[in-house]
Amino acid sequence: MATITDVSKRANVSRSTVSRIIAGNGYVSEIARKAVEKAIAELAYRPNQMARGLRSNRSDIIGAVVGDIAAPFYAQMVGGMQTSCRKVRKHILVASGYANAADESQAIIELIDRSCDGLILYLENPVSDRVSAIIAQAQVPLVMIGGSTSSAAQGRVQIDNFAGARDAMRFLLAMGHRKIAYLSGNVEFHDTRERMLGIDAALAEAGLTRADLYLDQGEYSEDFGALAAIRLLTSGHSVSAIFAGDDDIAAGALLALRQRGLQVPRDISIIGFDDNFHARHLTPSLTTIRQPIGLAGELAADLLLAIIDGKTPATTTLIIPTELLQRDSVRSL
Amino acid sequence: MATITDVSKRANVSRSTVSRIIAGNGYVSEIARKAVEKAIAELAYRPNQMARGLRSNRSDIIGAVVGDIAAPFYAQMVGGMQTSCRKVRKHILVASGYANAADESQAIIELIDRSCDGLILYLENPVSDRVSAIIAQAQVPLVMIGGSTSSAAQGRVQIDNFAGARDAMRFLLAMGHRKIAYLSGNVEFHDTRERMLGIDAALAEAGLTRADLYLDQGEYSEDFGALAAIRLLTSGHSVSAIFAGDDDIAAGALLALRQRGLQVPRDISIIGFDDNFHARHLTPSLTTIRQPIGLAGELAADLLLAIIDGKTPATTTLIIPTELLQRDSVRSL
DNA sequence: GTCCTATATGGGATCGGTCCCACATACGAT
DNA sequence: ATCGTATGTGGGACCGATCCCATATAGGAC
Repeated sequence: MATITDVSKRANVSRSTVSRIIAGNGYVSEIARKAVEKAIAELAYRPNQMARGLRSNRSDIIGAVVGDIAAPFYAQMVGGMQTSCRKVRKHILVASGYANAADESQAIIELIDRSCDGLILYLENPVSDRVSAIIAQAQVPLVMIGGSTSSAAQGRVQIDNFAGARDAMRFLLAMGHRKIAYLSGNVEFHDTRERMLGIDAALAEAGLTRADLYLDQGEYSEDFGALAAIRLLTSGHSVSAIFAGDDDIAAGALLALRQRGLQVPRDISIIGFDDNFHARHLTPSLTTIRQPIGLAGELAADLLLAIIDGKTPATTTLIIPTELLQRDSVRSL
Repeated sequence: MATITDVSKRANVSRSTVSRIIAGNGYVSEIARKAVEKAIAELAYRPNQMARGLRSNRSDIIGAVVGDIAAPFYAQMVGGMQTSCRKVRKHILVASGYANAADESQAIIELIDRSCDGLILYLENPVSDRVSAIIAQAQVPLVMIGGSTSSAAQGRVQIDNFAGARDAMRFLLAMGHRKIAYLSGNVEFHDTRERMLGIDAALAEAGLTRADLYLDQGEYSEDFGALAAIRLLTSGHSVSAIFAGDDDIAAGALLALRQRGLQVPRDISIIGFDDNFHARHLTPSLTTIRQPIGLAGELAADLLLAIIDGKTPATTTLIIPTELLQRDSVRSL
């Protein structure tokens, strides 16, 4: 590969001049510019980004830690980040945290080691003191998506889980449902806790309390949805609607109910949360709360880029609204 | 951030000694090792990867170009790559090619600029001569997934589209179907062409030809599936089974047929291709050909890593078998 | 005692850029 | 004539590692 020295020799100027022309700053004569541009084209010269990064301490790489890049949810988020980053020619180094503290810490540290200009984190666990210290020492700008927070974060992007869950519950109540089951995902997740508060709020508005709710807690998976649905049926409780912690739980519940001969929404209504890829393909198509995941990724990246450029005061928090998607799985009583 | 010089001073040794200890090669006394390890711990020293990369010409970063990281298909593939890479502590820099030649070329070049140790490409367009030259000049190891090839590729991983399509067709034929529609995705894609050949092979085995097939060509999307299904119904042709180019097309066709009052598989059978995230959630659940996407990504990464280490002869090609998943959308005549 | 080898360590060039500073020239204002 | 400012260019230190080479010491073989 040709180096900047090769270019400078071919154009009969100094390395400084070539550097100035590439960077587009400082004074440069037209003659020199033309000569250098010609040399660059002839040699097919491309600057070595490692050398540049070493000296200027900028890599034009943004590090992202998400749960698991293979999962559509996170993929959409990373896709959003990429949409923002490509405009400014930055790239994304992705690492997965696999929802456990060790991998998450590891991922953060390795991304910092690679001189990322900034980090976007979606974690399931709190950032340990050790990792916080490393982040602080490296002075790397940090934006966190979702619930888990860190004092090191200079920006936050959050989906409005509270309002989303409240709206879902309000909707069921407005449709006349009073006996409602909530099949909750992992209670240790911050998002889950916020949703619970939203449910409380909607219940309170209707003069109800959490005691009026059939509550089952497990994890965000189809298997739990199916299990919980069966548990609900055998419990003897009669509910007219199910609020599933997410669309996976909803899908699992839907299938289990159908297998037991129940029809949705005739016998029981279901509302989900996420609007993931299959929500629309279920039968009946799933009424759910849409989380704009891609948008969250995009805004997180925009925010991070602004912070890196010093354009945005740190500790900005963005709350992204959710949207109720009425489809066919909830009926009016 | 502490540098290697800081460590060497604190441990009263030279930078060379510290470097040797970190790299784990050369002679080092126990005393020196202990002192250095102590200093590293106390300073929370982490080597600067840019400096290391500049000097040693290794970044421990693998570049990946896929269609669109936001799409589950590609996300799974990247997830597979990550599974392989994390074992050897390499990271993945992802770029999306958005199925157009300009973005694909751009992505490849930018990844090379970032000194990736190797590249894994899933492209929809042939690699241009200009880009091929850049790849050759940079001498970066290259593995290509899928159909589009490049003389620069030192390894290939391919899904067996031929056998997959042949098996799907064989299955329909074995179930007694003779009047079959094939709703093809983008004909310009290499995968699409291979599938067509597989279909031809299966037809030939049954003493049929392509003329016995109802053929419609469009793109890999639900919209096309719906459109093609309607077109099929209004065409006057009567078919007993549809082979959809992928599960998206199948989903679109399924919904359109149902809206027209047809029942699947009673009135018409459907088989898809991919086994994407919603195939299982359709009603009826979709019989389809599973492509092990994640595995493809994993094997591509393994192959690339082996090539980088010089352990594998170049121009290795891996063909990954597909699998017929019998679910509920195809019935026997 | 001499030579060889294994062990241990440090010095310094090097990777390919960036960027500060010194210096040169031209030109208008005083 | 002197000064200041805008314009243009080159030299060389520097970023933080790696790694080759020189050097030193110890111990064993002869």
